[in-house]
Amino acid sequence: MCTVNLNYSLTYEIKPVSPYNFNLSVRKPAGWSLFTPFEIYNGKTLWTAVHLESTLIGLKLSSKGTTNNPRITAKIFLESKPTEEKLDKIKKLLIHCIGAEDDLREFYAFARQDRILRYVVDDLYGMHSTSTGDNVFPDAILAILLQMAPLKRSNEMMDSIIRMYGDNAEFDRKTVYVWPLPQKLSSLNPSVLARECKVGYRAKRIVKLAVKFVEEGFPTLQELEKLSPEDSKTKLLELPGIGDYSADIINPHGGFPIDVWSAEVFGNLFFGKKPDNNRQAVKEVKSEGIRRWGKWSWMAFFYVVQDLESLSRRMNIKLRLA
DNA sequence: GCGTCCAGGTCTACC
DNA sequence: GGTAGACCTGGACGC
Repeated sequence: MCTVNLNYSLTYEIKPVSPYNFNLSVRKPAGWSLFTPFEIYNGKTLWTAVHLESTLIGLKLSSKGTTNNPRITAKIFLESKPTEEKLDKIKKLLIHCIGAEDDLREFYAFARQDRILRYVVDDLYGMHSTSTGDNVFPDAILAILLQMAPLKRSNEMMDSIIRMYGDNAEFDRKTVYVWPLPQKLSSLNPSVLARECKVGYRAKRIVKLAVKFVEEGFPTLQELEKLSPEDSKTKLLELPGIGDYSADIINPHGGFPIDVWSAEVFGNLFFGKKPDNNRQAVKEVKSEGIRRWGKWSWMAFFYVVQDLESLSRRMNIKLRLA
């Protein structure tokens, strides 16, 4: 654990593309955080921290507008004054990460014609998909920790790794733990990581992943976006511990990441009944989702999993909550 | 209490 | 190329 005091700050305003619901976008209804599970949110303001451009940044984001006329005040905190060029890059990355540039209108037009999606876009109007920074590494660790474990246990493993090996950003009288950089994990003995963070066999995969990032490097999320969706996924599949499901979670082009749990949820929605065997149903459910929703598969997946409780009521189907 | 099963997948050794 | 089986850990469940 390394504590970093971020004493230099500056404030500016972000005007997201409307509609943009701040609350739904920075703290998803299913509990997904923006950058780190340790960020602090009081309903109007989010204090969080992230590495952008290899620099630790503290953030205080406050909503000043409405869903149809959104405005966000962003106060960023750094160790020292950055160059104008670096500051410009950080500002652009932040806008990109919070999904402020994304226009939802085309997806909404598509969704309102769909018997399932028309409910979720109504419930979650203005919710934007966000990304966890410019580095793939935190997403890849998260994907590995989600494998073969109930969500509660995945969260425990994640908290443990961040607390033990992440940075500790101190700013605005707040403390936020941040995902570790690959350099911090690449030199670890996997058996030590497994014992200290109780991640079991995943420790070998995480250390191997970190070593690959340090020794060979890996494209940023923004660089992967410039590739075709297929090429981006192929690149992600080169990472140790990352298979089809995990690559779909990470891919900035969006995939349709169906696992054992979501196979049950989407199987229920598509076919009106719970699959006999969730694990065996993964392939069938995934291809049905892609067939129905095509290029909007990720947005459809994202909206549905954030809205299961309401969707269960509206469609009169018992959906297993996350 | 104690034993067994299995979970938001992936990798590898077989065939 | 396809496919069992192994893999950490801890909670749920049956006895």
